[in-house]
Amino acid sequence: MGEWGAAPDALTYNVVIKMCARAGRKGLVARVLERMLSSGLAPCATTFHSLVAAFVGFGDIPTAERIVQAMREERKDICLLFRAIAMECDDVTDDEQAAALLDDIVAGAKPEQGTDELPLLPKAYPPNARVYTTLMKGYMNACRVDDVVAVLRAMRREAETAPASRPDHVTYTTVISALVAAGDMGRAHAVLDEMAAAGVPANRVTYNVLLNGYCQQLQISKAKELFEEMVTDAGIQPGVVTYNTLMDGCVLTDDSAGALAFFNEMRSRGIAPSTVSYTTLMKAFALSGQPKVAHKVFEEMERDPRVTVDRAAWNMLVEGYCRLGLVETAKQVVERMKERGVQPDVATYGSLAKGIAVARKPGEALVLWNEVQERCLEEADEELLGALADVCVRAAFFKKALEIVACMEEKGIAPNKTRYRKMYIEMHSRMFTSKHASQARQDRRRERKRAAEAFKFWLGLPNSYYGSSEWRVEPLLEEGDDPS
DNA sequence: CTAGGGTTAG
Repeated sequence: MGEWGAAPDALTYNVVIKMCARAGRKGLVARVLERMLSSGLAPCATTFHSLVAAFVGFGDIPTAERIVQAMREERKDICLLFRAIAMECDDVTDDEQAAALLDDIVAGAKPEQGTDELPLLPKAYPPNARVYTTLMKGYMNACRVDDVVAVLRAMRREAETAPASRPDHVTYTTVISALVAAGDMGRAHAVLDEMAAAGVPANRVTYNVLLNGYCQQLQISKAKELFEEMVTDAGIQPGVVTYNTLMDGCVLTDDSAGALAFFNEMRSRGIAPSTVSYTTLMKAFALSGQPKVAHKVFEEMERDPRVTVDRAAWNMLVEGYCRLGLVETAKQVVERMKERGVQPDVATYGSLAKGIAVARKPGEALVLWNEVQERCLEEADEELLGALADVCVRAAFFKKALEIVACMEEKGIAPNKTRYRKMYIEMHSRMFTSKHASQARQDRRRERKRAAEAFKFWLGLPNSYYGSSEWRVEPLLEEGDDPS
């Protein structure tokens, strides 16, 4: 920076902390403060907030807690702590160049061996509500609801002597989010009352979080009640997120008409629909078996200059057609999507897999499985792999089925063996000996039988279960060969 | 992505 005659200030370092955090460089984050102090700069409150946020972002709650605790003790020798943290961290980076750049920015903070005394802070930095709320977020991400609530209680207590610790509207909203995520709407709503009692006004986001909770719990009437209370009693204007949330709540209760009503109400209030609004409305029609209406929404979305059609919108279009087993139309959509430079992802392939299952086109599953292996095997999830495996088992493509379930098990996803056992046994009743078959066909059958035996072994069905009877699986296939 | 704790969709 010196090259341009601009000296870094505290804000610069705060940004550097964030950069290191985003690059996943734990150890480097821990060295920034030392570098900052040795260059004679005083950190600000946000510096420490950024440091705590960085470790919360890494999911390293114990370290975040250590920092907050040191702040509470008003320690000025906090560099000692950060050096210890830096020693514990082994930075691994894929991108050497980016790593070098960051190292260069934080340069001078390299572990200088046999070192001198560490710089002290010019003053203490006791934690404020932001710092505590960031720590709360860490607990929330780790599903530690009780700890989230405990921090709120501790903050209220501490605020009696340290006003900066007083929980504000964001703190309370975070607590409500954690309770909502845990499905505890009773306690979540009680926190809204607690806010009012504490004289901390709830805002639109607070209400959005609660509305979302009721919607997720399928308590749409409760959501509508709260919405009314929000607008009429609290005088808070709903926003686009509010409406998107309510629309999704309708979708979750199979009420596509309700979703459309909210969409129109939003527009009549002069609130511009967002990409999410359009996608959610598409979802309403896609899930209620009206892919053509969903497509109309998609086209309207394309015409609206305020929004951009994104992958989620394309995926919803694909999903609508796939639900009805209209695989050909769905594939055309995917082609157009690719032409527009939007690459399919696990969601796209998941929908296609489901569509293939509905349409009973097992041959398509093999093509799809190949594409998934090429393009997104890493991200493939239970829904996608499960649907593909189902299709293959149902079609007696045991070799492919084994490949897919092996892939699932590698990812730690448990395939539904119970269902496959049921399917297998049910199919066996349809497998008969075929007496008139060519040599080539008999050879192929032997091949398939081996695959079936392997699959049976994987299922844990006894080998003697069906004795040594010859049986055939051809009737389950298109005329011809086993593509697997 | 936009410095800075909280919300919606494959």
